[in-house]
Amino acid sequence: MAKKAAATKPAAERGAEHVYRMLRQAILRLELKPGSDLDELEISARYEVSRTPVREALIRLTAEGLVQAVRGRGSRVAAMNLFDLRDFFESLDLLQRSQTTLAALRRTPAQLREIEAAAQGFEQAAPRRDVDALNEMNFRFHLAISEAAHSRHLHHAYERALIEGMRVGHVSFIEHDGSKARLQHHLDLTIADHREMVAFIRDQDTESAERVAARHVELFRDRIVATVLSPDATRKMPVPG
Amino acid sequence: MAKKAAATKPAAERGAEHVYRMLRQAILRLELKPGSDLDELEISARYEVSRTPVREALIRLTAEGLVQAVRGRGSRVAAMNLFDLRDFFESLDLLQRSQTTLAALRRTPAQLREIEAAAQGFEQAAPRRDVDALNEMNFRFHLAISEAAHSRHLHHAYERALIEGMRVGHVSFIEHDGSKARLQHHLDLTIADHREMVAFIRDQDTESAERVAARHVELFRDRIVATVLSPDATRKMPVPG
DNA sequence: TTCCAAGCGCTTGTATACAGCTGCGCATGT
DNA sequence: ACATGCGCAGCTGTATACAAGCGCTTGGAA
Repeated sequence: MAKKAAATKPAAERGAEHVYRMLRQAILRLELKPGSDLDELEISARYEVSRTPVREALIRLTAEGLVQAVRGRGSRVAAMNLFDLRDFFESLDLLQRSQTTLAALRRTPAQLREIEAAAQGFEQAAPRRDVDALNEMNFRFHLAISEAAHSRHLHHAYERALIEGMRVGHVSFIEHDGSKARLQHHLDLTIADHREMVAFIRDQDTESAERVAARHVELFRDRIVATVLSPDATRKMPVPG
Repeated sequence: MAKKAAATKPAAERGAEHVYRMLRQAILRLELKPGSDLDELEISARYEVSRTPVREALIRLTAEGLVQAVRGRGSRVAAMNLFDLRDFFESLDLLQRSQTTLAALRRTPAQLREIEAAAQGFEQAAPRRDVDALNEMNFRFHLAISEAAHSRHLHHAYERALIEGMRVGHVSFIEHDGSKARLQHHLDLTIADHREMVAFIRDQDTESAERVAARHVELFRDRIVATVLSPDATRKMPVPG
């Protein structure tokens, strides 16, 4: 007998795990803004569970760095300040180069297929220009590469960097929203990089894989710099006087 | 008025935080053996708290990789298998070289003093041959260096690697227990490395700092290899027949 | 003898009640 | 007018009660 109807959800979709996933997604999509307060009661009401699973989710998110807890005064979404950007890109560069290189060295045929599938997923999401889907697929692509590197410690660190990268990436995607042409250009460059990575990982060309991995981080960095430091709209406004 | 006597402990020494620290310490010292079960009730009885703070501690430790949770069947101390050793040293090498180099580049005078103090602490613990203290001081030394690198993401990854290193290191220290001469030799080499690191970080000699950092990992690796693969005691036993 | 299954007990997962802390505001006194 | 302290409200931190899942054991049948 297959679970009594849809009365009770599949267990993984219920309780602490569910709250954790929903909160995490909301944080990564910037629906919950960096620095905003997280009220346990409010969250437990929203997801129709008690405070216990909510607390478990918050503790996990805190340990992962997405949430900051203040003793006796609850939790808030981890802030995103500009000072962290430098070391974010620094870490991403080191880890992405390492993991992509190791993936080229050690990937199994099955892992190569996973990587190719993730790359496909990204390319299929591109025409829709769905920001959330693109971020998610990009994340999966690089995570698939990282898994092929067979380095659990670096994998974990890289995963954290990629997660933070989703928040950073969101900012630029949102900004790009107005200029479809420039967004499309970036997507084209990104897809080209991804294809090269897949090819070099397939051919086990470690040096070329590392080179593209590094260039790919630069592409990301350039996009952020262009977005954050782009001439703002007020520049064209005439001022009185 | 200063807190009503010692009736109530200093808040940080009580509840979830306390349980977390005690469990963590016990795991790192291998007092709780890798793979052993962690019964929530038993732990709550031992530290005289309810299950709630125990669960919080376990969730945090799980997120940090020191504990593994099986859905519906509780938690156990994370296993230490030989397959993880390769990627452990791989990660440690990459991260230690990175962080030590960056520390040489960016350390402030105050951070240099912290590093020197930690190095001193290690040297003072050496004559006592106190395994736990040595592990702890070694951890603090490298963590102080990492903080001086001003790279929060890499710092977190390196901290995880160092924590795992404490467990790995314990194995070799315990094994060395019988042979004081060899332990002393290793301590001498370790202290020499530490002194060089401090000097190069002080002089902001990044290349030399990286070189010593790499050599220091090799020293550690050699010690583990020598311990784990050392000719075992049964080799000398006569067999019947 | 072996395999299956239902019941039982132990452990985890969740809800809820309660206690304690924190920060704010108001009142009171200087 | 400003400082200080008391009280209150709201939240977090902890304890406890309750529900549900899993494995083990025991009984029965092939």
